[in-house]
Amino acid sequence: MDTGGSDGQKEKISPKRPTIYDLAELAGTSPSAVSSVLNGTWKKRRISEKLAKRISKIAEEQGYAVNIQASVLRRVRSNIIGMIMPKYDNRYFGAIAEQFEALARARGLFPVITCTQREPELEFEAARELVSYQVDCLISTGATDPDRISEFCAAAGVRSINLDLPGSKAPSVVSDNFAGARDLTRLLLQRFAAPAAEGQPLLFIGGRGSDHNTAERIRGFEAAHAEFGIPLPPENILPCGYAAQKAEDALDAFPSSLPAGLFVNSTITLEGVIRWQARNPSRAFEFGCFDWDPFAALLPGNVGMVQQDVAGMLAKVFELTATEASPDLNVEIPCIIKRLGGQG
Amino acid sequence: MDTGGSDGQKEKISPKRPTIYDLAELAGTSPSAVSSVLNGTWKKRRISEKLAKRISKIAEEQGYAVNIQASVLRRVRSNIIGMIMPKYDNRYFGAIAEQFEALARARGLFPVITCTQREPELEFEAARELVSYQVDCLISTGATDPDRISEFCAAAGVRSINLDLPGSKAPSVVSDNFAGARDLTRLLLQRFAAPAAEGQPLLFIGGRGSDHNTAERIRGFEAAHAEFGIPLPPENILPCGYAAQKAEDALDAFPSSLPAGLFVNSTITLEGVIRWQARNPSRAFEFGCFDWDPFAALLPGNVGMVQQDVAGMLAKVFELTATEASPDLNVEIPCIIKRLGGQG
DNA sequence: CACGTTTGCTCAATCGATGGAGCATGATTG
DNA sequence: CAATCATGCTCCATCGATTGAGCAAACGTG
Repeated sequence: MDTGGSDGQKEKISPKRPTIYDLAELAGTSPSAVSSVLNGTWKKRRISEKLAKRISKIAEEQGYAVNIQASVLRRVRSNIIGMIMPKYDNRYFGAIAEQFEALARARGLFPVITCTQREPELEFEAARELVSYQVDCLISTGATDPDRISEFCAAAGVRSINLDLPGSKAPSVVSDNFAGARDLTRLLLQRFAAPAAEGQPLLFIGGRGSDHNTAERIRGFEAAHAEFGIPLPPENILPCGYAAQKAEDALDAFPSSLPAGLFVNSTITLEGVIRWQARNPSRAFEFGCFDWDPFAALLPGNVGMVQQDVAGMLAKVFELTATEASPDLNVEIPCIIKRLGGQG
Repeated sequence: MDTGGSDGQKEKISPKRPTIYDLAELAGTSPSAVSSVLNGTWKKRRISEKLAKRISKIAEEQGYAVNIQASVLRRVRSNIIGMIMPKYDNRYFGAIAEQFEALARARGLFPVITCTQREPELEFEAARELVSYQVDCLISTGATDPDRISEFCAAAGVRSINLDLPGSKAPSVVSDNFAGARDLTRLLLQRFAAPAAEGQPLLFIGGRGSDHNTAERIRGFEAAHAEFGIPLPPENILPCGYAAQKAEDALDAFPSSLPAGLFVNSTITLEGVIRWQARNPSRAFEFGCFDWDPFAALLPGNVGMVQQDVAGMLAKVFELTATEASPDLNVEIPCIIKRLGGQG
């Protein structure tokens, strides 16, 4: 009864996705045989190569795709690895997302990333959701409250690892923020070692004083000033938040005249700084930035950028997923410092 | 017997996640009651408010999180929405990812994004994987072969939508590349309408000649030249690929002297152009770029950028997920043109 | 007080894949 | 030729949540 409009020749006309039961019927065999052929355990289960080939062919023809929900439900491990990430709007997080996916796939894991907008409640909800998805392991990137997530994961029997921001209830992998900030501050201070600006302190801008990374970077910033014997007044440290607008407002509100050198704590903060500079072209300054961006690297006045070693951090993270590491473990990965042209 | 190290008081000591069966036992009720309370159907199923509260309390105490695999397996719709995305390394794709997640969540859907590195095979594999995850709908962003994916989805009974690059087998939402490119070209040509450069054609660089968006942009580029009555030699169109290195190489190989104005087809191409410029400081030019980046907007010589209306495109995409749109539908969303300072 | 109706819950089949246990064959050995 | 073993499969319980069907008790009505 070819009443026209039949599509394809070998395809079943069924609108639903074929299951192993459908394939078993088509192949005149049992669902278990089909299952074992399609998941690669057929040799162990002593299925003949002949049958395996026949089943594979039919599966191909039917456009079969395993139902992962059913598969995961039955299996002990899900092979799903989850990551929560605050934002996608800069190169650092973009690189983490991309490389995380690639590394997970290379290990036969299915990566699921979810973006939490730096909102603590969304973060926790996302963690709960990923646990609902039966992730074998959850990576919390830049979480505001990593310990809450780690505790929840521990209770659910899910391994967790902190990335970028450390916590005390799960192993952590972070950049060596202290050394990176110290080196960048040194670079800036060297620029001003000679002429008029000699001995003047820099201005630190951006980030949250309460967050570990910002605190560490401030520590490095202070250490370099101490090395150079330059006194650092407390008002020169402005952890005004990450958003670009916050930085603009903070610079507007800065009481005295601006220092000749700025330590900018993130690329997003740098956006605000540069916008402020555009509004105040008379106030010349040079800057360095903790974080890397290819276009920001080309901005005039940029003396240097600190690039975090994403590949190194993720390699360590995946190493930790495979071992039973202590929650106290805190791995610090050195940053890469990019010396730039500055004024020239 | 407080032998130290016991954790919590009400928490079960069980290392496994509690199921509705565990909760039912603790509450002295049936799994069905627990299920209906936790998924919100308890009123319809005439469970008393008293029992509902008791169950909710116990679930809370036990840190219960539903097993989505089991839930989806049983349900007709999964409420999972998938997206494949070529890269995360620029603001455009970052914005798409972020807003896609936010919009999906706002609709009670679970978003899963996967990054395919512009590799056709990875793209198809990712699509198959997402179908395995029972996505209700799959969005292909910037796919090199969207029709292959659409066909696979159709066979699996999964709705699909193309974003950014159009296809013929599923409804598509793309930027109005022609108009955007024409407007940007006009902007550039106006810059050169007066002095020495008058009547000189621009150079188009970046993208793939085979891809729809690049073709449309070239069409807009040509249309603006025609409007201005400026002849455009074919060698002034260089769709050398997207990668930064390709652009550098193409500029190195450019036979005659470089035009005074460049139409750069993406921010990633612009990276190569700017690196080339740094190597060849004597060759001055101005440029416009199809795509937006906050730091690139601040580069000297940047005359204007075309920002794609991500919010507008995604709003349309979600509108389409809710309706049964024709595969021939091709929605074009106007771009936002950002006029910049240029040389000044 | 017999009979319908509402309330509040439980039973059990089901979704699709998995894998331990087991059952026919046919081949090998003493 | 019986006993043993390897080969090539199939059977079926299981994972956890969902939901139509159904049951008992309480309540209402003439």
